[in-house]
Amino acid sequence: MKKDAVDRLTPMGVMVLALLREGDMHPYEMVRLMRARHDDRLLTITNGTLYHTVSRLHRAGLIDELGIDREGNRPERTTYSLTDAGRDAVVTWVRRELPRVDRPADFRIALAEAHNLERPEVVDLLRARRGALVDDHARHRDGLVRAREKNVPEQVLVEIERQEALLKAELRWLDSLLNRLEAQSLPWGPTAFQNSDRYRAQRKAAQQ
Amino acid sequence: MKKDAVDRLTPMGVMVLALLREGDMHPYEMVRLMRARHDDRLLTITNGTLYHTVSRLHRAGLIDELGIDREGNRPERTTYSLTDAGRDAVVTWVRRELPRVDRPADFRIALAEAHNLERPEVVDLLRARRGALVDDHARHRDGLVRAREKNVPEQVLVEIERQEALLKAELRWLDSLLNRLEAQSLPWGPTAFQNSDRYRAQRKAAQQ
DNA sequence: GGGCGTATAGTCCACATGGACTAATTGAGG
DNA sequence: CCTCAATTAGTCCATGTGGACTATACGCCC
Repeated sequence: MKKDAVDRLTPMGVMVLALLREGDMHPYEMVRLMRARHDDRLLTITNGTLYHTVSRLHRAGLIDELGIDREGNRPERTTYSLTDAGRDAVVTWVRRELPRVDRPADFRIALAEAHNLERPEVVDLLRARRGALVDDHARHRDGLVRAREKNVPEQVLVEIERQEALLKAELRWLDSLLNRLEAQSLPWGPTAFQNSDRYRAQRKAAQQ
Repeated sequence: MKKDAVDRLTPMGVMVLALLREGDMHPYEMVRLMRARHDDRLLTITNGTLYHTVSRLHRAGLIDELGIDREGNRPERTTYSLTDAGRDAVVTWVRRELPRVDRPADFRIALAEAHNLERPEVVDLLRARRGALVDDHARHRDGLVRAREKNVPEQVLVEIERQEALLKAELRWLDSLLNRLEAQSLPWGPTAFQNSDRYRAQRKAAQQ
């Protein structure tokens, strides 16, 4: 059972695919867009990783090379576009990562790209996450209880107590998000996103 | 200005150094101890990374090779011990990472190893962190405000709202921890930790 | 007592990361 | 009008990561 392309997707890979859903792009434009959108809150943006990632996605057949063009004596720009497999890969990855409670870093990416899925599916996935969070919380609680019974020094448990506090906060946030999603008070979905004039304007500004 | 050993420390490197503060050990015993203590909550424990990390620490002069011994026809075991530089490196690293609000993963390690520092210093470092968290929170808030002014679609802001919720929760947790530390209601410090019979017992069980 | 799974202790390698580097071009200041 | 900094677009390489693999020994079940 060979690991398929989606399993090998790194956070940067997902971001690249997600960007290409907005239109064909060359790598440098991706960097500018990500910087403009402060995506460096979610992952570290470095040339090395980006260009390497793009070439991996290409080898995996998730993106196509549209053509190399150059202006004057500037370095060449290779423009890429999504393949069908690439378009699927993003949503498959988000479907897998959105309910997971390990890998907090990946979840942030998945959440940021969750607008690529339709509302009902996101609601389902987040409900699954809610369940996982509750389980995790239960495990934490009796992990703490048993640790105290065994006289594990309290200083070691401090990190676990923090984790529990954050977990509770996430549960509260998640419930409020689910409410807004189900009440339709929050616009959602790929089309709503693509139609946002803000994003169209930002992309135009990022091209020259 | 060459990057020194502390800058190159990875989370796994810090864990290894911290373990060696409890006594000399061979790598495999480290794995067992970390597994027994559920340190895989903090980082992924794999043989490849561990052994590579140990040899890096050795090259950097942070640990010494005590000797290779073997029993019967079993694989050899190389036992390591901390050098003075290595002992310093842990606390230097914790001092640097404890106040930082970027790199959440590193912070969890730093917090888990903060008992290697004395109480007053930890209080200072966590106060600094508190300040950084407050700043971060302020930046988040007006980042959100300006994004809404610019009509950035609400679905994109969901991740930022989550981050803000977690940040508030961390602030509350941190305040309660600081209280307990200052009220001396929480035992603290390297000696308190080393004297814990729970930990001595666990180490003994991990040896054979 | 023969086989089979797991524990012991570690090596090896493919791939991912991120910092350093290149090289031309535009813009802004004195 | 000349220079210096920043921008544009991308390459290269040292280091780090984690999964796969090796090989012996012990336990235990039938």
